[in-house]
Amino acid sequence: MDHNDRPAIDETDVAILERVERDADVNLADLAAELDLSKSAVHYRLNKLKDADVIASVSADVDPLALGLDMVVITEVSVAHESGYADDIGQALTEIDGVFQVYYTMGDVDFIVHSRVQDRDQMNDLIDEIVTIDGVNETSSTFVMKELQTNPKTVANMSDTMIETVIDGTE
Amino acid sequence: MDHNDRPAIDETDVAILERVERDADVNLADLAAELDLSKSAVHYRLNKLKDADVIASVSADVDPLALGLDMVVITEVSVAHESGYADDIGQALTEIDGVFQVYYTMGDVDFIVHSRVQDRDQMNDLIDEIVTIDGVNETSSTFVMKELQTNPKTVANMSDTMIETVIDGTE
DNA sequence: AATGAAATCGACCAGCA
DNA sequence: TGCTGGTCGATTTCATT
Repeated sequence: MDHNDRPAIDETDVAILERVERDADVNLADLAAELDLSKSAVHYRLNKLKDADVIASVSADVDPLALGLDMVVITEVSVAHESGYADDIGQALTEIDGVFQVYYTMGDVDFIVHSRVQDRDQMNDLIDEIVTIDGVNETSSTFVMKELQTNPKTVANMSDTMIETVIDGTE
Repeated sequence: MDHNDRPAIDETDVAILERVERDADVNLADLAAELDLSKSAVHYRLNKLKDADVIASVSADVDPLALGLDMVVITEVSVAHESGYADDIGQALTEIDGVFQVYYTMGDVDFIVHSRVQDRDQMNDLIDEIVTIDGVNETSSTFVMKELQTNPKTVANMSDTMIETVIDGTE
């Protein structure tokens, strides 16, 4: 084991991860053939990656647009600084329906909240809900005109350097 | 068919979507039992949802933290307004390694870029890459201290009202 | 949309490097 | 510890009603 507690990951693991995060429905045989490995070996590694929570879950990606969720709003939230309720406020933000991402940030703004709704009414309701939270001081919302990339695939967005760091750093 | 070209979705479809976006490894028998349906009916509906691209893909969710990607940066990008290269700039932003989300927004800022890196060096390199893009005027980066929710599950974040809108609006 | 049969796939095992 | 090949059982898949 190395200095940190991350599981050891090699090139083969990265190749498997890249493939299954792109399409988890791939059969073991095909995947094994692509990697010049046996089915069992791939199976073994997949289990290990799941046990180590490198693969957190396998999920169907539901297209928001197919459900009419074509409005994305970004809301900057500032809280009253004397109040030590930052944790509570963050929690309250994540629980609002429509909110899919909450960041706690350094800087003049405390939280950045991303949400997805179907129409202006829902947008107004959502922003109202945020303002109503106890301790919230000021909000500023921005409307997203176009999502150019909404691709939270982890491996696909990594550079070669990042991948090398993973392989070298956990061996 | 209704006024728009979205596929018709009913309560059962929503229940299926909610379940498979949470865990796509569930077997048909269990899912069918939960919904009081036959396996074939669930199978039929799943195929329909995939064909209609309501389910865009099934993917393994790779934990960024397991790969050392524990730094998230949000960068606001403003472009020179006389240049009509907004599309090109947006495209260039999505192609940068580490970038996982790009929004084109209304307001004083033109693009909002989210990226994930392993260390400060990579963060600096990434911001340099953004600044180097032809037409980019000004950038402002914010460091994320904590991700409270990074859960781009679509159905899980929807309110009852939103779900009703889907069901009523596409029947 | 349900049934039941056929094909396919993933899980597991013993043995080995 | 990680890999191989093969077998068994479960699951998906499909034709038919």
